[in-house]
Amino acid sequence: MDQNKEDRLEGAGWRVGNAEDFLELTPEEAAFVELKLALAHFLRDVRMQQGWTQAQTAKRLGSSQSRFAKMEAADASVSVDLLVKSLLGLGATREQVGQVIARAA
Amino acid sequence: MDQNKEDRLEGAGWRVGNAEDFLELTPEEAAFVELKLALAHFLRDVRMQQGWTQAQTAKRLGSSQSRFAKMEAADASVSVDLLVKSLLGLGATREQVGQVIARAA
DNA sequence: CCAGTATATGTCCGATCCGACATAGTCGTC
DNA sequence: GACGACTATGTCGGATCGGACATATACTGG
Repeated sequence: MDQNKEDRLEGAGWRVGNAEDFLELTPEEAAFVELKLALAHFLRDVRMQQGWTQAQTAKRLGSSQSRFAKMEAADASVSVDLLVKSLLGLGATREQVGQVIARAA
Repeated sequence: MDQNKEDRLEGAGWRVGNAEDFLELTPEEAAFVELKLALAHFLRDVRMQQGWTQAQTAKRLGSSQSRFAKMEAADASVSVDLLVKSLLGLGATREQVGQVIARAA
């Protein structure tokens, strides 16, 4: 979000922040959820890149459509383990996973 | 391990391989355990860098010496979640974690 | 040797995770 | 606006994880 938009929103009575502020997370907790979100987003990218549905992809991984949806949503009930295993299972490399975590991509 | 040593060992009746061969892991499984080992190793590095004991470090993280030992050993009972959370809790950055995973460090 | 300190290993049980199912919402096409 | 294909959300039972404790092993200085 650019600065102008922030200003306009705040001027209109909104407070602009992030998950950290709103949920009062510690910096580590915030970093952790951001990291999870990055993996989840990448998982969606990988799937879409192949033109697959959630159901297809889940099956390929030995999971279910509902769980896969939660993975892509970075639901609280999905672990980083599951995200990483799923990405590797879909053919992503360790390097790619690392880059996504490091924010580089 | 360098090639010479491998040859000598194999000549002496040893088979040289890795966890993947021995435990018959799929490539993804192997990549996953290597990734875990890299994080565990980095965790030890971070701790030693500060000159802390396992007990001290564990306490700082709200955990126990025994569990921390298992973390450093990449024990089967520790998740990537725990490793990542612990690293972030000790002050490592998302970037560093990503680099370790990507093998860069 | 022994005491003290550090690290490793085994086990328990409460907490969390995950696959599965059901169901609800979304979007395009006819 | 009904249908079909896709995605999101709620819940449950079995599986795995994690902090704690006990105990074992490793190393060091006296």
